[in-house]
Amino acid sequence: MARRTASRGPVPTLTTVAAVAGVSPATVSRVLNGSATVAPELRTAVQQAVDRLGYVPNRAARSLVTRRSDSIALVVREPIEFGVADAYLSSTVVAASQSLLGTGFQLVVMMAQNDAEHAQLASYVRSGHVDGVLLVSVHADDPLPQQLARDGIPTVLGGRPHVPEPGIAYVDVDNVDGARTAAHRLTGSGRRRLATIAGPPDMTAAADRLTGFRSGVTEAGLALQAVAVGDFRRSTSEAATREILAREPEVDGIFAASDLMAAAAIKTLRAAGRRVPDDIAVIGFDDIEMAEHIEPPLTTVHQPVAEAVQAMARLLITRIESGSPGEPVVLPTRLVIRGSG
Amino acid sequence: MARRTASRGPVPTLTTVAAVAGVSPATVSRVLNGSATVAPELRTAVQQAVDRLGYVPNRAARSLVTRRSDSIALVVREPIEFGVADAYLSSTVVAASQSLLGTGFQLVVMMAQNDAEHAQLASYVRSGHVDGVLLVSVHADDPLPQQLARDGIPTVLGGRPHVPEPGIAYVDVDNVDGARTAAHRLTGSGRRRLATIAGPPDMTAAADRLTGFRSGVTEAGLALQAVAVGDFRRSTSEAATREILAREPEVDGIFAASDLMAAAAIKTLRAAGRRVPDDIAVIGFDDIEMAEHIEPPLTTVHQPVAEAVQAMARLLITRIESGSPGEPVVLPTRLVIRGSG
DNA sequence: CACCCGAATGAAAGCGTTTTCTGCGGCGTC
DNA sequence: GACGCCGCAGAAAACGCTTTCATTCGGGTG
Repeated sequence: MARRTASRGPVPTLTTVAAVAGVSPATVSRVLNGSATVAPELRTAVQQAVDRLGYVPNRAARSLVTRRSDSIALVVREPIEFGVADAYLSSTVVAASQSLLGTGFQLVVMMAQNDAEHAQLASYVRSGHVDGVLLVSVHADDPLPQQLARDGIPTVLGGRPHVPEPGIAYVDVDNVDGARTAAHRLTGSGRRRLATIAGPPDMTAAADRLTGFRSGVTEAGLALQAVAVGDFRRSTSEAATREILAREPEVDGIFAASDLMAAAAIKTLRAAGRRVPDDIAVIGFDDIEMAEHIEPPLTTVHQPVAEAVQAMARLLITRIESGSPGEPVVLPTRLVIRGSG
Repeated sequence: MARRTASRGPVPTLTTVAAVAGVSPATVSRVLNGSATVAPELRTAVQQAVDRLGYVPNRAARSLVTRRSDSIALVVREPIEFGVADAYLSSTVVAASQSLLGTGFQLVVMMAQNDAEHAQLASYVRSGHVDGVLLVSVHADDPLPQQLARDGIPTVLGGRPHVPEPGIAYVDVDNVDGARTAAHRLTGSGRRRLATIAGPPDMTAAADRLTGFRSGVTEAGLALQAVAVGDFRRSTSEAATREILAREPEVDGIFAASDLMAAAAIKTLRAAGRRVPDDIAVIGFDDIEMAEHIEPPLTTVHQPVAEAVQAMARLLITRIESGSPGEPVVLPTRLVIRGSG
């Protein structure tokens, strides 16, 4: 019921609180930080003073001495076209913010577009301004993970890195298994001439999906007829689809490594006079919100983005607070069967 | 070419730099902050020392004395179901992060789900931990804007507030005009029995869209047949649509105050045996990415989210740096005609 | 030629915390 | 009944930076 919102006057400081409570600043600090060695009556006196003054500790001053910022960075190493919200990255941001609620950590979101910005971002993050880093969408040639590891900045990667860095934990989804399941779905429903639109080969998720799909196809005693390469986004998928049609006109099943690419593929196939799924089945990967709403609704491999980000946050916080590196986490994927395949 | 990434040893401090450059810490500080009163040769000496050591100023120490955090908060006062990325809020986050690139400000993202979290968030933001606040998705009963104004925290609202607070600038899109245009589109294509699925009445965007639609209908000499109320999200829209069908079975045109609601309405209409747009035209609002991909593609009022957030950021930074309150900004909307109406 | 003023630099204070260190008082132990 | 601990609270230093203040030059002016 201490509804006295210190409306006016200078912002109260720890010393103010100490004076009001009749104790030393040190004691106030101890109470605030939960030290056990303070007498109950002093403790409540301090609490009351804090409430009455509406005191909030100065973060900068605290950071200066503790050498912790109580904030973690969500770093997105991926150019995002301005104005176009990439569904995957967007839900990552939302999930990250949710995961940090109540942990006492701030979420600082950083995205870089060009090299200069990347450099700036790297320097910022490496210089200890954040207690840890959640790093998503890492390409093969990205030096940041290694740099962070060398600098001793706790880091958790979203997605398996190309070369596993001992100090860096990661959270991944089971891309191989998901793609394999997609292959089984296609072969199981009688499709025989299969192709795939792969993602950028410098991302492990793309490579894993290709691997998984290929092995699923092989397990069914078939051969993968065509592989076209896209970049996970919509734009490149149209050309990739046409390339597949040209190389393998008889194709009756396509696995696209992302929903965005799958959606574009369906559009392209229809424009080319093919019916989906009657003539050609299409399966995507990600299960973004849109998947449910396109025509036909997209059969796709569901990726637990929110859970993955949550796991990343947990891993990172453990790492920050205990120092233990932590084990990689791989979350299961699952096939969501809708209309397209 | 100063590729010497101070790999080991203690983190250099301003004093270290001063020693290396052979000047006083004060001079280093002056150089770093661009003070004019320092001799060119000392300036370059300092620059070289900074480069060589890979020195990065300690933000906390600087904040402590300047009383600025160089960070701004993006506050989202809206419960978001975990795991479901609301497209509008997501692109807001992305756009905000982009807008702040290169401005020297950090983006701190804060979302609160329940009352306790809201209180925590308010206390955090009000206690001067950020230099300014971008506040989106504000309901009528939200006390935060007034509190921030009283506390003197620079704030820019996304969306027109219910009661215009003199100290608080806002950026809005022209909801009234957009909805009116939607009405004209419907009446112009011969629809005569019109209904709308409105948004939550405690948000001005929803109220404005209802006002605009109603006046557009009236201008065409017609009367609005039915108003059902949703909450901008998908879930409530199905019931709202059924309510409209029950109240006005002859309805031939529906304006939904959000794309999410429009999409659900289309699904519900089809399930009820109505053809869209043949029997009933449906127009949405927002133009989220999904709009393009549902069946039929959604005719909708485009809302320039990224531009709006950009304008908010600009306004806020001006406010922070110059102190001038700034004028509200209202961005135009435009009708995007696709298949649904 | 002396004086004064201004420009440029260094010295030092201070921002609000945490944390070590010191001191004090009460308890248990012999 | 005296001594030594131990637990608790306060004093004070330190964190890394900015900024006022003081100092020292050099140069222009009376």
